[in-house]
Amino acid sequence: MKWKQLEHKGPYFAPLYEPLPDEVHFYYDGKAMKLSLATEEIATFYGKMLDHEYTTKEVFQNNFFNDWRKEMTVEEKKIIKHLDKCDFTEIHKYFVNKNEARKALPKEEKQKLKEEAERLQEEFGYCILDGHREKIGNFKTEPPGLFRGRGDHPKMGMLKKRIMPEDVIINCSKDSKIPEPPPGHKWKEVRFDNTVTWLASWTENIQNSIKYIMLNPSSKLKGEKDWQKYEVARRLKGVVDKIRFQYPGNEKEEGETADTVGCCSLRVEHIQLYHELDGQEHVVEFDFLGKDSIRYYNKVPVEKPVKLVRLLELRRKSLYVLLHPQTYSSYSFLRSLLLLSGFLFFTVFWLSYMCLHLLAEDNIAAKILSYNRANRAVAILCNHQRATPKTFEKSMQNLQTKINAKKEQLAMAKQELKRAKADAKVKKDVKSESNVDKKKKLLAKLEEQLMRLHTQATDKEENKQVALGTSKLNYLDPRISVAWCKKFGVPVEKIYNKTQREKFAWAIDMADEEFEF
DNA sequence: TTATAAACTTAGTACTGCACCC
DNA sequence: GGGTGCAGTACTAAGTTTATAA
Repeated sequence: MKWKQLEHKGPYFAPLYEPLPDEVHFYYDGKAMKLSLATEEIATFYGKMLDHEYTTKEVFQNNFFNDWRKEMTVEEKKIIKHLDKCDFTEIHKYFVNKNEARKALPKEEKQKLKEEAERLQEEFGYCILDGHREKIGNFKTEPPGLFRGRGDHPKMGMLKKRIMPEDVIINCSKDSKIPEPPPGHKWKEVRFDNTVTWLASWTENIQNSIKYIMLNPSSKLKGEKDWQKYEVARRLKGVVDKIRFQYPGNEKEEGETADTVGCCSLRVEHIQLYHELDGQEHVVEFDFLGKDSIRYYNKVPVEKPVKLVRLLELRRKSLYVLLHPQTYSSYSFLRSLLLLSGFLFFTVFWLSYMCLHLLAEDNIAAKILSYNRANRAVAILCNHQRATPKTFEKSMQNLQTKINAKKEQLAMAKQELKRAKADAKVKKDVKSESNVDKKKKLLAKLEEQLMRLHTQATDKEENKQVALGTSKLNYLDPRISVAWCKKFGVPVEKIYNKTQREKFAWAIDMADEEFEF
């Protein structure tokens, strides 16, 4: 049982399609063509994305065109036969302008929009769960559009259909005020299932999977689950030395998703063995696409020569592991390990443990820097990558300019100090002595500032392609961070922003400086 | 016991809005 | 007061785990 009482307003539906003004045209084969409403709407999905890389990909184009044609009227279908004869540029321009116009709106208008959004959040964004008002994570249905699968996704560009109340299942408690569907509509179903945590759900048409409306991470329900997770990890720490392997993951349907792999769906082609590489002996090279089609590349030297061994029938799935020759026959050993959730063990435990050590080892002076370093080490270990920010080069240059300016200042300050010293030597009076002091202080200040800028630059460079958020939010036991803050007198606000503090309220409440993972 | 569906967590990217600068 | 850079937030895809059906 996940709750006793659950009351909410149901999802907020994406706004209906607004037809294009008459002066915005779609052209086929050079001729303006008025499209039916449904066809036009889908055309705008493509038009909006015209400057996106997606629209240059063949798979995207084909999927889009196929799905688009399915929604066309018979007449439209007769005419529109090739995507390359479609001209969406006016549509594209229209939306670019619209966007700019919105940005340029006067203050009062923007304020009005903001208030409207807040009103929506108030009305639909909260529910009552067991007497507490809790924030909902996603209270809006996903708007229609073109599917943006990541990596080499075979379904990219397919039409993601509009969700109607008739698609939505509502979950709430029987005796609560049951949400009203929008006027003229009804829900697909209303159910009263307190063994699950979701408030509403619908089936999306791309992968045929279910989407849910669920609570915000700040809620008690999610917080307790999170806590539980770390407690499991914590209990596993005593057996760390005995465990070395992941258990088999899930299989993926070929052609339905991008070809990505994990620890156990890894194929022979992803591993290269070298007797010697870059001056090191016995090197194993990994190269594959993981979750979100993020590339994992690593070269790992091992103590002894290894062989690729196929482990038969481990939960009926082939699993390739690297084993030292002595351990070829130890299937039963492996099997016993597979009872554990390898995921929990591997990630949460190991990362929390690692973070703890890194945090404890560093000196107090560079407290926050040290925290961020530990965070980064974990993120790198997990291969949490991000695209280099678009403004990276520029902001790096800006920083370099600042550094150069500071260097000049520093050089000048050195000169001045020299002069002041010479001056004091001649005059030997109080005034010139204090001048020397002043110049010394200035120099010290500038040196410190320069150092800070250098650190900043290093930090930035090292963070270029590293996404810190995921490990911070999902893998590092927040109680470790909280305890660390308390121990070293760092305000929690320095490491967790408002949202993060809300999510980790349980940990902030629970952990004192004595907490040990 | 195993296949499949449902439920729930983790993940990167796009957008938003605010602090800061000139 | 207008632009800009970036932290924070919204969004939703892509995983893993759990429940259920066969």
